[in-house]
Amino acid sequence: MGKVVDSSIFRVKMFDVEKYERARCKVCGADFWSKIPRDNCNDAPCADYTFFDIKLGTSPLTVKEVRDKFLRFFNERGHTIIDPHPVVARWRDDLYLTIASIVVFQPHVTSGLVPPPANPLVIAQPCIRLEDIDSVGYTFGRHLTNFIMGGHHAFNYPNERVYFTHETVEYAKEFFTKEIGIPEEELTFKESWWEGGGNAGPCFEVAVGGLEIATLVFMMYDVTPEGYREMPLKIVDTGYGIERIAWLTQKTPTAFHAIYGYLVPKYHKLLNVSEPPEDLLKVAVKYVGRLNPKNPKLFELLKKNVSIELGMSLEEVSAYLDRTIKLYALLDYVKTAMLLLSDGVVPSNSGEGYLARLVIRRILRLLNVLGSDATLIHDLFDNQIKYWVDLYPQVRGKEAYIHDVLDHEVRKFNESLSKAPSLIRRYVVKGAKGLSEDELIELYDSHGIPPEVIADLSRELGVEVSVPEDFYNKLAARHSRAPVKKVVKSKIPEYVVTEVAGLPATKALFHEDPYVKEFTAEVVKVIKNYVVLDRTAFYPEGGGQEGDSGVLIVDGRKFKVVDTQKVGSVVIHVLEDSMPADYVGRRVVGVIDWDRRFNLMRHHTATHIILGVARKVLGSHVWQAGAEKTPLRGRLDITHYKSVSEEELKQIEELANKVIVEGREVKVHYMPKYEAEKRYGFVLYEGGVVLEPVIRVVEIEGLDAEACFGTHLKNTREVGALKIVKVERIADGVVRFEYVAGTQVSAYAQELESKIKKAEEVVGGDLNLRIPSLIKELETLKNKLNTYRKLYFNELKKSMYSELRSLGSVRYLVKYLADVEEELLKEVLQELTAENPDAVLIVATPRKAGGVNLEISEGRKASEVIKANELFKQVLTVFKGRGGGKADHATGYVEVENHVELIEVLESLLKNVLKA
RNA sequence: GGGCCGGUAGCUCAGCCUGGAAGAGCGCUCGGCUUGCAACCGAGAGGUCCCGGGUUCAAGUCCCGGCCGGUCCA
Repeated sequence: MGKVVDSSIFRVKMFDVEKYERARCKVCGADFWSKIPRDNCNDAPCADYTFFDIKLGTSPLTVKEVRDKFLRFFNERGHTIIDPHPVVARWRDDLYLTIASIVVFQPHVTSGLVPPPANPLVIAQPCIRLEDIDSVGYTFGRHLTNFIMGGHHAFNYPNERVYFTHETVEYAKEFFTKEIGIPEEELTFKESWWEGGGNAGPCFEVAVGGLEIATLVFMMYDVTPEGYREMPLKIVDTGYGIERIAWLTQKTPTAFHAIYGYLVPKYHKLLNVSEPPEDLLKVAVKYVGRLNPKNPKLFELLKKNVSIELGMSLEEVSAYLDRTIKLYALLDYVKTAMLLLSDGVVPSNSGEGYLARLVIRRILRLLNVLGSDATLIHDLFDNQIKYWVDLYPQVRGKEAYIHDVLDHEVRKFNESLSKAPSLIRRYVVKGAKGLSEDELIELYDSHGIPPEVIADLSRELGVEVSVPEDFYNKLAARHSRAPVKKVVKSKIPEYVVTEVAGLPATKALFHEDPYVKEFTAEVVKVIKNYVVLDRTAFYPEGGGQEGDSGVLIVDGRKFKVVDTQKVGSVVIHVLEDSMPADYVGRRVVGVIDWDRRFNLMRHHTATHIILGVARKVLGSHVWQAGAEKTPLRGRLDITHYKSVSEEELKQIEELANKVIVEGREVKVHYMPKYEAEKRYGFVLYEGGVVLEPVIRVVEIEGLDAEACFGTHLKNTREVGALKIVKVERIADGVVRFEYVAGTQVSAYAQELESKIKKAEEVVGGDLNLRIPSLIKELETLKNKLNTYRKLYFNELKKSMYSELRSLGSVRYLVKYLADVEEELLKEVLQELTAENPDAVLIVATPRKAGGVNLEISEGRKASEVIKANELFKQVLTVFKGRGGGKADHATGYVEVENHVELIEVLESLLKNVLKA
C-alpha cells in the first residue's frame, strides 16, 4: 500500500472562516496556507530569516516561560499535563532515544493496546535527535541535538472522538497569536508528510518569518514492511519547538543566546574564543535561513555577504564565525551529553552507550580544534548543570557520576589520540606521496582519529593532506545498509502457532501459586507432540527463564514434557513423543520437574537481588543489559563504565547474601501501567518492555521492582545462599556476573574441591606447599639441563669445526647426525657460519616420514660462491624431495635411506660447483 | 547487532603484502667514562610471535575457527 494523502484533509474549517489562501512555494513547490499572498512557503531554506523584524505582542520569553505558557494554554483547554519522560526511551526496544513527545506513547497507546494516561493531554518532553549533529552551530540554532518538544495529543478511537484537524489548527493559531503575540498574517501552514517511530501521517508545518515553530501531525498510518496501513486510531501528534519560540520572542542573534543566556559569554571566556560583534551576528543570521548544512559552499557565501555588508575583511569575518559556531555546537552537545548521562547512560562501544560516547567524543574533538585542553570539559559541564538543574531536575545528584564518566572518556580519547602519530607515520611511509581518501577514512573508521587531527599531524611529517568536503558521506557509504532486525525465531513450528492462535488463554497456575508441583487439567488441543491444556503449572519460557519440563499423565500413560513455550497467552507443552489426537477433552495430571524449576526460581530471584544490590553498590547508572537463568546458574549483564573492583565485588556478594539472610518478602502485584511507572520509574522494564495496561510487578522490598513474567520465591531466604563465580567485562561499559544459588552453591564448592583434590593427587600434597617446591625443582632442572646443553653445544661445535675441509675458497662439512635437537643444531650452525664466513655446512638428520631433513648453512663469503638454495636444487636433481631457501640458508627433505650415498653425492656436487 | 583495525621482548612498535635461522628504540642488569648526576661507550639478560586447526619440505608471515582489545556505524 502506498502513501495515501487525500489533500482534502488539509482543508480545515479555520482556513475558510479566516480567509486563508492556498498557494504553492516557488522554491520548494510545497503547497501552503497563508492569510496574505506569498511567493514562498515562509520556511527555511526557502525564505530568509525575517522574524527579527516582526513586531510581537509579547515581551521576550525564556525557554522555561514558553514551556509554562504552552502547558498552561492547553491545560486551560481541557488537556491533562503529563510529566516528561526520560530522554532515553527505556520503555521501547525499537528506539534508543526519545526523539519526539509521541514516542512516550508508542507503541502501547498508538497501537490501541493501552489507553493513554489522559485524553487529550499535553506534555513538554525533552528530546534528543542526533541525526543533525553535524549541522549544529552552522545554522545559528535552527538545528539542535536536544530540545523540548511541546506536544498536545488527542487519541481518537473508532467509537470515541476527541478532536482532529480542525481543532488542532485552531489551537495553533490561537496559541501563536494570543499567547505569543504573532500577527496572524505572519503565520503560514505548509502541507507536508511526517513519519517516525513506526507511524506516519499528513501534517502542517507552521512557520513565522522563515522559522518553523511547530508541526501538527495527523497520525493515521502504521509503517509496515509491506507499506502504509491505516490505523484504527487517529492521533493528533503536535510538536511545538519551545526553544525556537523563545528565540522568536527574544530576537537574539542566535537561538543559542536565547536558550543558554549567560552561558554564551561564559563559554567564550572559558574557551578563549572572541565574541563576534553583535552587528556581525545580526547581519549573518539573515542569511542563515538559506544555509544548507550539506553544502559548505553556502557558508562561504554567507561569510562573503557579511563581509561586504559590514565592510569587514573576509578573513576577520571567518576568524570570528569559524570558532564561534564551534562554541555554539559545544553548548548544545554538552547539554545533550548532560541529559544522557543524567538518565544513567553508560558510554560504551555498542548499544545506546555509543550514542553518549559519540556526543562526548564530538565535544573532545571540538575542544581539541579550539586549542583547549580536554580536561576543560569538566568546567563546561559544571556550568551547564548549574544553569539547567531547575528545568531538568533529573540532573540533580548526578554530578559525581557525570564527572567520573567524563574522566574515563577523556582518558580513553587521549589514549586513542596518543596512538595517532605512529599510526599516521605508518600510513604516510606506506603511501609515500600522502594519504589517500581511503586511508583517511580507514584511520577514522578503524582507529577513531578525526580527519582534522590527521591533517595536523601529517603536516608535521611534511605531508599535506586535504580532507574531502564530503568526508562523512563517504564514511557512511563504507558502512553498508543496516541489517534487517533479526526476527526472533519461535521454538514452535509455524503451523502449530497458527493452529493455536485462536485458543483461549491458558490459566496460569504457575502465577497463581508458583509452588504448585502437581495439578489436574483438561486437554484442549493436540498437534502431534504439542499439547495445550486449559490450565497449567508448567512455566513457559520467557523473561530469561527457561521453560519447565516434567510429565503429563493421561489414563496412567506418561508423556514426557521436554520444554514449555507460549504463543500469546496460550501455553504449549512440548512432548518427547506425540500424544494421540483423540485425547482432547481427557483429564490429565501434570507433574513438573520440581528440582529443576526450584533451581530456576532461586536463580531468577537471585538475579533480581544482584541487580538491586549492584545499583546500590555501583550507582543508579546500572541497568540490566541482558540476563539468563538456567537450573545450574544465573547470568546478569549490567551497564557499568569501569571494571568492578575486588572490593566492590565482595561488597555485592556480601550485601546479596545479607538480603537473603534477612528474609525479605518477594511481593507480586498487578498494577495499572501508569501507576507502576510513577511509583517505580522505568527501572521496571529492566527485563524487557511490557505492552499491557496492567503489568505484573515483582518487588523485593526496598531493593528492586521489575515488571516480570517469571516465577519467583516468596521470600529471599529461600535462595539459600549466593556465590558469584565469575565477573568479566564483555564489552566496554558492560559487566557480566555469573553466580550460583541454593544447592548449586554446594555443587559449585564440590566441583572446586574435586578439582583441587585431583590437582593435589597429581602434585602429591598440599597445593600451596607443593607448587612452590615444584617450581623450584623445575628451575634447578632447567639450570642443570642448560649446563649440559652448553657442554654438548660446545662439543658439537668443536667437532664440526675440526671436521671442516678446505676446498677452493671455502671450507666445507657434510655430516649425518642421528640424535640431535633441531634447535640446538640450528644454533651451532649459526654460530659456526657467523664465525667462519667461508664455511659451508651441510647436515642431514633423520626424518620421521622416511628419508632425511637436510639443512645447508653458509657463511657470508661462502654464500657468494655457492648459493645454498641453488645447491639444494641440484641435490633434488639426484634425489626426490622438496626444499628451498635463500643464499646462506636452505632447508628441506630428501628421499634417501643410504646416508653414505647422500654424503658422497653432496661432496661431489660441491666440488662440481666450485670447479665451475 | 554489524563493518573495519590490531594482538610479536617489561613498554612503544617494525617484520606479514611477496613463507626460508625472531628485530629496533626505550627500559632493565653488569662494566667503562665521571667528584656526582644526566649524557655517552661496551657487554648481557629478556619471546607460548593471543589460542586452536589447516596448507606447506618450511608459517610470526597464507587459509579457517575462536579469544581478547580498539574503533566506527546502527
